[in-house]
Amino acid sequence: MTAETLRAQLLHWYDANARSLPWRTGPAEGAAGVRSDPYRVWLSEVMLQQTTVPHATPYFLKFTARWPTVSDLAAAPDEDVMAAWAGLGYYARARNLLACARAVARDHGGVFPDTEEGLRGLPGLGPYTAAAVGAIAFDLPTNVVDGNVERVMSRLFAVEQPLPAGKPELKRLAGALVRDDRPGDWAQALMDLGATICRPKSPLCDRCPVAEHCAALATGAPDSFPRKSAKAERPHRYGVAYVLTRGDEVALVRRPPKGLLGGMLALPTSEWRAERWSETEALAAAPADAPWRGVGEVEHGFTHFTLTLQLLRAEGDAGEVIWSPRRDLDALPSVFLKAAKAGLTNLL
DNA sequence: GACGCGTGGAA
DNA sequence: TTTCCAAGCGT
Repeated sequence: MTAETLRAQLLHWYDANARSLPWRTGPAEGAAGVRSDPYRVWLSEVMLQQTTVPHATPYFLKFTARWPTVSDLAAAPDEDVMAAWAGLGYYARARNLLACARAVARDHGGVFPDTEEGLRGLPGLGPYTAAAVGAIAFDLPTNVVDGNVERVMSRLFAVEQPLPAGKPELKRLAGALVRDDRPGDWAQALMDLGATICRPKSPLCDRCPVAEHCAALATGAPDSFPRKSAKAERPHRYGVAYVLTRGDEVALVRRPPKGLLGGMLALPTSEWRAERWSETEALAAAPADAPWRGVGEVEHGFTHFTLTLQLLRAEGDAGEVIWSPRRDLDALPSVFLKAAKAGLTNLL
């Protein structure tokens, strides 16, 4: 009984409170049989992996304006797509995005598969994204479980088992609420609830449409769910970044295709290690024989370590580099854009 | 199952 | 300032 009541209450809430987002078809259109473009749903879902709506939105608008269809994207050069993704982070997503677009164009006639299994077989589509595209674009009754849904389930049922070990149980609980009725809206309603009401911190329980079902609220400390295992602290690493200029141009390199910042343009750097670099060591690792001088340093936080880049600056020449005008530095990942700006500006 | 993989905004 | 984190995926 409570499951059907909960579903009706949440869907009713969604009909009145759904967020308006560039990639979303509203409930009214959905009711009229209008479904969202699978390409736009997929693109938005990939961009939103571990990424906030405000950060992803301008990228989504830029990509869809430049590449309106999956076939357009499939035909784009690698470097154009990587440059357009610069600043959004998790660059393996961009590599898989292109691989997926080309797979759809080559193996599926430019049309996204309309089954969860078919979607799951595409590069970059894991359990969440395949389920989300299936539900939102094709109205398939998939079990869409992201961080929002896990949080909502952990609170509704006051799940004591901490994450990440508790994920299977949370997924099971979510799956028990899926029906053939409005699966796309159901998935988005659950995620909107998590994003706007059932937030990680300071949940707005007094505005929650399903508060009467919430076991966590009944405990008096809903924000203590989901329980989480302690995580390891982030180590610190040091590297030297070399800002070599030739007039208005800056020397860049293309990073190896896999690993950290894989496939992206970058400043030449030394190895990154646990100890700070001495001036002698920094000069020995330089990409060119030039009149290097120290111009300070920048710090940047990655997911699993903090990096200090010691900056050396020189005017000169070098082989094996890509000369790029200063105005094109927005093709760099944030860490190198930050370092390049500091290196070009500092007059230490 | 654990780990590697970005970023910028909020508290 | 520091911490936490936001619609995960691949290995």
